[in-house]
Parts: sequence; C-alpha cells; structure tokens
Amino acid sequence: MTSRDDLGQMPGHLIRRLNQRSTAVFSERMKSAPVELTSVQYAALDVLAREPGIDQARLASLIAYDRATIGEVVKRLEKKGLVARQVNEEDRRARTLRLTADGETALAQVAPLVAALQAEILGKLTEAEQAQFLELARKAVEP
Amino acid sequence: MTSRDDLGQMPGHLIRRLNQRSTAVFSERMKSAPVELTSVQYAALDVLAREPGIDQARLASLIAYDRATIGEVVKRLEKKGLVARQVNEEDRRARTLRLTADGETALAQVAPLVAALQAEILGKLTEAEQAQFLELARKAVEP
DNA sequence: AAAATATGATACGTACACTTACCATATTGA
DNA sequence: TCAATATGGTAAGTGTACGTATCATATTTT
Repeated sequence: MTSRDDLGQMPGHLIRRLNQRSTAVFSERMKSAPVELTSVQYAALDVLAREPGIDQARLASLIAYDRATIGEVVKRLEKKGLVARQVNEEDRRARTLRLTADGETALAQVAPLVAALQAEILGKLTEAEQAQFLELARKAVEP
Repeated sequence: MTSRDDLGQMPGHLIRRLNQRSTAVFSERMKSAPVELTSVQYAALDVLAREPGIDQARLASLIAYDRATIGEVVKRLEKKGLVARQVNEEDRRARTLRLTADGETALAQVAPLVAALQAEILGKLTEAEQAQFLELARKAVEP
C-alpha cells in the first residue's frame, strides 16, 4: 500500500505547532510582566484602547473570535478590574466595554513586552524570512 | 505618544488566525466523514498506526503535545472504541496503546479526506506560495 | 538494599474555542 | 402594528491545551 503523508509535513500540523510555540513564548515572557495576561486578553485590551465603547460582538469580530469565547474573556478581564462593562442604553441587548484606569496601565506596561516577544516567535527564521512568512500568513488568512 | 503596533500585523495574532482557519476547515470537511475526528484525534491515530504499542508519553512527544492533554484525547478515542489501552507488563507505570480494528478502519476512511483538506487550509495562496510557506513554517518550528 | 531521583499516568485547576440553544431586545415588513 | 426575523449576550456541552501536584513504579545512587 502507499504510505500516508507524513503528519509533520501537513499544513494543519505545522500551523498547530507554530501556534503552540507562539503561545508558549507569550506566556513565558509574560511571567516577568507586572500584570499577567493571556494573548487573547491582551488582544482584547488592545482593541478596547483603540475603540472604547464597542460591545462584545464587535470586539469579537475585530479580533476574529467567537461571541461565546469573548464573553468568557471579558468576564475574566472584568474580574481582574481591567475592563468595565455596562448596559448600552441605546440598545439594551448590548454591553458597552471600556478599559478601566488599571486596564490602561496594564496595557501600557505590557504592550512593549508583547511587541518585543513577537520576533522571538519566529526566532528560527532570518529577518528576511520572517517578513516573507508574515506576508504569506497575511494573505492566507484573508477573508 | 507613539501608536502601538497593529495587532493584525503581529506574528502571534496571524498565527492564531491561521490555526483558527485550519481547525475550521478540518472540522467542516470532517462533517461528511464516516467517523468524525478532531485534528488531534486524527494525529494520534496516525501515529499509532505507524508505531503500535507505544505509550502515552511517547505518543505525546511524537505529536508535540502535553502529557495531560494526550491522556484526555486517548480517553476519548478509547471511549469511541478506536484505541485500546493496556498496562505494559514490562513497565507497569505505562499503558500500551494500539488501534482497534475500528480504529484501523476509521483511519483508512479519514486519511484521504485529511490529506485532501490540507491544501484548502492554505487555499488563499498559490501553489508556489504554499510550498514556500511550508518551508518557512517547518524551519520556524524546528527544535 | 535503602534512599534519592526519574518517569508514566492521572487529577485538578485555568483558559481558551466553538456549537447549539435560548432569552431579551431591535428591526423589518406584510 | 404586530408578526417574523435578526442580533447581543449567556448557558451548557465538548474538546483541547497546559501547569502543578500526586501517586505508582522504575532506575540510579550511595
């Protein structure tokens, strides 16, 4: 019989391992941060800083997440006191999201760390290769 | 103040979205399969077909997963009747893993589907770009 | 051989990630 | 305007994914 394709060569497998490396680097570097955030939590804070007052559905769509997942993430951020949630009086179904003062501080402290760790994720590649990879990745996730 | 890097350009974010796309394609295509497997479950079956009799720790290391996670995955595969687990008499700490007949069948049925869906994950890229991407991804996850 | 150490597996806890179903509120359209 | 539909949020269920602790069994060291 013909042998199946090697798992290790499959896009799906490679991408999963890449993501694994990415989250490992993120949480490792985050250990030395004043506030410990997961990468999703960071993404949420980042978007809320740019677009204060949006609701959860919009937040979810901006960072390409599921509504239910974002609900959980926001709940944890609220519990940590980094995000404030209040009912939108114009549309009582929606909850308006904002960073708290602590949230602003946390984001400001963590942002440089996150920016710095990005290169490390692709640390096995040369600068040119990293640029090339990002180019291809951007194209691959296009809607 | 200087503006933070755009989230959408960050390796970590891009990789996460890629992985999201990958798992979405996988589960979408799997809906029409005779046996519905997750990508991790498939990876486990694939490795067990090549190396019957290995234990969970070795399986975890071969597909680059955490021991605890694989324990759960194997438990579900056992429940589905696709994998058999038995205490290794040479080392009573270890559990020896094997595909059942159903497991062999499931793998044979699903393997072509999985192979076919791989290209779709990178469907936004040309053939040449896909090859280039895989090359870079392989290098990026090197140990 | 007893003590120290290492390793396989599991349990528990935390955090995603998504699906489906459901409730509340808005919007649309007959 | 009132029924049909759409949308925001939550709840429940499934399945990763990993850290830490613990237990059982092996291996190594003294």
